[in-house]
Amino acid sequence: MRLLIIEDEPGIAGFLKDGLEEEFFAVDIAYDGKTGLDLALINEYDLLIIDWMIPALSGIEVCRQVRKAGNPVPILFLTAKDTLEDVVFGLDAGANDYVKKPFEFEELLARIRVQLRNKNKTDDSLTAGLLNINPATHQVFCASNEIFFTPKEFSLLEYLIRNKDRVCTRSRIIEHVWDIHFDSDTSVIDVYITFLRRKLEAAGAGNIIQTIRGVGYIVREPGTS
Amino acid sequence: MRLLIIEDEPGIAGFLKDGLEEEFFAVDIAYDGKTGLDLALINEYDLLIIDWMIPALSGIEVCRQVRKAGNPVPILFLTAKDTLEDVVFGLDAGANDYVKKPFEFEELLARIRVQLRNKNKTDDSLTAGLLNINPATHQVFCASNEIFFTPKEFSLLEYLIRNKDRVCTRSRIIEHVWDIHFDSDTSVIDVYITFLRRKLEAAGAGNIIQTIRGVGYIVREPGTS
DNA sequence: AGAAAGCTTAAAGGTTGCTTAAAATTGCGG
DNA sequence: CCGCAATTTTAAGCAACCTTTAAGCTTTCT
Repeated sequence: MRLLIIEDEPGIAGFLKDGLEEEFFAVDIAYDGKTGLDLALINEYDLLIIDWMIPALSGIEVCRQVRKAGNPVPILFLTAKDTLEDVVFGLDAGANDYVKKPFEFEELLARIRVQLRNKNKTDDSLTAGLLNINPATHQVFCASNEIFFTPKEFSLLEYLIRNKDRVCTRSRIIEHVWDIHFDSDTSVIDVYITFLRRKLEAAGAGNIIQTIRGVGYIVREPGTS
Repeated sequence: MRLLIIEDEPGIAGFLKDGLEEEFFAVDIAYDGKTGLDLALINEYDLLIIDWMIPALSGIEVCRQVRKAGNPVPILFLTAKDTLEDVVFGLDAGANDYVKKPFEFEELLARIRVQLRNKNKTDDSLTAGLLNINPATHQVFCASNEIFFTPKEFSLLEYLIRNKDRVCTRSRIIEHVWDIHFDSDTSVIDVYITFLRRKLEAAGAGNIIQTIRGVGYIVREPGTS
């Protein structure tokens, strides 16, 4: 999961980055609106966190531009202004939620989770067949037996299962799991797919990762034809 | 747009109903959790507005039950409690947003609009008869059965169906699908048309690709003369 | 009937993905 | 700060599959 924070105060930005990285998000920071907008348009983020008052281009304007470009990424506003007009204005400009400063980190986290949940339609905990995946604790169980995965392995498996029953293209995988945003001829994905399959097979989960040649991979929920 | 309000205080419920009907929503009211849950499961609402403290079944419990039934309808909580735990708890239970009482009607309305905005997004998949083609995921379904195509096969099928009800000449096909910009006497197209027809026939889609001798091919939408 | 166009099949060769091993990097404890 | 162990990445050989070619067969039109 990849987030972009657009916030000019280094203190707040750093605090957020540290906290969110502890929660296993990949976090980028932009210190002004223009840089932020460029990053948001070039890269594929899962969520944008934007401060209302930032230099170069206001938060609301960044929001509008992102929407104008047809990008449906969830946007969460941070704002010290708490008058009603501002809230309405922000939400109507295309924001999905807002948090008033000063905020508590836990609430921000909860609201981030809501936005990301909407993105990946799976509301419940992540499961696929016998597998049960807990993103909060980085644990994976196969019918009560725990399987141990390294961070990258886990990240790849999580991405595949969040997109269960949908094809994950190689370029999307490399973007979301490896944060690589240019074409490259690496074969890391192949290697990690092999790792995952080996561990899953050994744990009795079967081969749930299917290859779509020339495109990518898909994890299917058994029983879904 | 159809909304359900689950709220036990008739004053608030009535005020909301009137206000929302003025905004052209169709509004139902349930005065306790149990009735509300039944209504939510029986009918198809575009949004639920649920008070936290209601008789018979708590708001949070209604929320959980709705999600457990696999219903992804947006849920917006109304609550007087504004402690941090409650916010986190409510959002994690499957709610999409949260408004603290006393709230201003304008803000509620803005938040409702945000939730409903997602409803209007159109799926950009292509269809022809029973076929449904999703270019984003490279998947093809024939009435819920997935058909697998190789990259070139997919590309050709996509081109034909994007140009549904129009004749696709051989030279245009070779230009768009194969990137060949000079005349050539290859017979790849014939071969791939055979591949497509075989897979489509096997999946029960019938022979939807018609040959126009001397010109090219056409896919017709059934029912169009 | 003959010719032109399209269909089908099989086999060559090209590309992609899988696997393995080793090198590079990271993270942790001393 | 350094060394060791675990993780991640690179690279190469191999296998599987996809694409293309080409040849023979069928259909359609004159």
